[in-house]
Amino acid sequence: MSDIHNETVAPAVERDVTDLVLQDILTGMLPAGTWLKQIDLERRYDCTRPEVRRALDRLSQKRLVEHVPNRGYHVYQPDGRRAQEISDIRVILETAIADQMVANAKPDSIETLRGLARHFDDMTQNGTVLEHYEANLAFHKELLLLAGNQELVDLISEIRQRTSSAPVSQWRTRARVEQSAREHHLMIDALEAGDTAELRRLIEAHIRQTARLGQR
Amino acid sequence: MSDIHNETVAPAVERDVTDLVLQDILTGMLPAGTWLKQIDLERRYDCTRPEVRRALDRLSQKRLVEHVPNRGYHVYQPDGRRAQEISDIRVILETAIADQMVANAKPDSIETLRGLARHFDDMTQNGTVLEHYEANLAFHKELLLLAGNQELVDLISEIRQRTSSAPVSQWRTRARVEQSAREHHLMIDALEAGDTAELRRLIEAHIRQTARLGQR
DNA sequence: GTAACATAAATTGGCGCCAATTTTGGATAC
DNA sequence: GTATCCAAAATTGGCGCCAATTTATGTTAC
Repeated sequence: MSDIHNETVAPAVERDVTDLVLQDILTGMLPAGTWLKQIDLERRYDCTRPEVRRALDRLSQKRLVEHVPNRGYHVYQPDGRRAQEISDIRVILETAIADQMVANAKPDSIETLRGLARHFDDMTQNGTVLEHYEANLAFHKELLLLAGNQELVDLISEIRQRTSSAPVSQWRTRARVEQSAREHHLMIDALEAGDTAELRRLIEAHIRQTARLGQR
Repeated sequence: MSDIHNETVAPAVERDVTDLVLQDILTGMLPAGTWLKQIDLERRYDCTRPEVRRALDRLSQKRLVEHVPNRGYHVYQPDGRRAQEISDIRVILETAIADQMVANAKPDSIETLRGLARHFDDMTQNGTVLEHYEANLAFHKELLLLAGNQELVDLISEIRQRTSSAPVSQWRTRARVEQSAREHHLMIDALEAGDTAELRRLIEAHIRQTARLGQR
């Protein structure tokens, strides 16, 4: 059992180990297939074994890591079928609420979204992988919140994490990143114009484009 | 901290403590608001404290129980907003795949479903609360599997658990149970007839009827 | 009777420890 | 060189223990 670099990552006070490990998985610091040794994670995140165990158990419940009894945990390999199925689910959900998003899009909401889209643009130019990724999440979350179903927002946020819809695989080329950025603005345009059909089309295209590239 | 009866429930070999606690929550043995004392659960399920803790942590991650630091865990109170939102999500998902269910409904699938619907009828007459509940789940799972998206089946199964869509609240009257049974058969009829619109209507009505009664 | 306080009892939270299991490295044989 | 075996080292898994915190109970004052 080998594999990971033992860099100590300073624990942020408000984020527990689960979040830290998850972040490192999603940013590619802990690539697919990596064995996550408990004693290494203790050092990496400067925490205790019970904390590591809890984090790993939680991540295994989310099927981001796999537990192999007596051997440990490793990061799941990307699964094309899963990614595809989850994209399908996201398409279903996010297009189904397009009409509610349009109905609830007030000028201040539009303004907030524009700000977040610009922030994404900015992070594309100047940000770290993580900042970029989180800017994307922030934009999409704000968009989804328009529909007024908190459980749905949480659910989508949750299932996004289940696949390699992550920075290391999501945006392979500059062109793709820039297209995503344009699509964000186009979604806002459709919202503003009250064009539900166009919004649906954009959302679906956005998700499927990302999903296709998420396959390895 | 008080509240639960200390009956020892024989642990089934293949089900871990998480499942056992979940089962007791869903069947009403551990009602909403109940404080789940670790030492009581140890005795109840004849297991060790670490196992209890893991189970409780998992259930808290699923938001079925709430963790209050230094005080313990208690079963969440039903939340009408959550139940409603989750039903909305289920309607979106399950009606979206109606066409795929219809497309994939082969005669042997129909036959299997009829068997499961009859089994539900039988459990209505003769079964325990849990058997009845599981017969319902079995029927719906088989139906959903027709769509060919395993992640979606798993997801729906998972989100159903998040609310009081459980035996103690789902079926309050005999009439309601019997209507559910009829609806199961009608869904199969719609499948067999290839009537996607009717299937959608039935699914939506079925979910919403259940959700309405799930509120307290 | 209620409110405040102190103490004992009960419970949670987390750590250390060690048995069980796996991995690694070295020695030996071919 | 490869294959096999064995012992040492490393790691996982789970238990026991106890400090920290909360709850319950009893006493005192009003």
